Amino acid sequence: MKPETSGFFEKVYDVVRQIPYGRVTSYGAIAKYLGAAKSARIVGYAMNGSHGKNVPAHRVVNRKGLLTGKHHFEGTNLMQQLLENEGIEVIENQIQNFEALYWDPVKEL
DNA sequence: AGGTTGACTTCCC
DNA sequence: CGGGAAGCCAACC
Repeated sequence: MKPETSGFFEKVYDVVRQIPYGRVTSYGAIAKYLGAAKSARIVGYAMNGSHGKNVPAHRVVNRKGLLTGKHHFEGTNLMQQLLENEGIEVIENQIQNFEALYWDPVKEL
């Protein structure tokens, strides 16, 4: 295996893959875990390349638990369906009980 | 080599 | 308390 693109993207993918089942996290948390807390947007940008990868991008939401990136998925509610499939309740693109489902890589890892 | 974008975050009014 | 604007860093063109 060889480094594909810049390491940042791969790192983001790696962290997202480590998200436990039925849990969610935020872009800022991942960015912070990578040492770039201010690069939250970069994490979202990295998810742009998550297509075709083994990255559960649907488990990554913004700081408010809102499915901001759901618009980037194929369907309109595909992201929500995936989350509900894991037992996460999502209403109006808003994850219910988000605080309880929140998974912080810096804290958990 | 430089400028723009972006699935965010946070401060300010 | 609510909305708006700026900031941030890395990748892409």
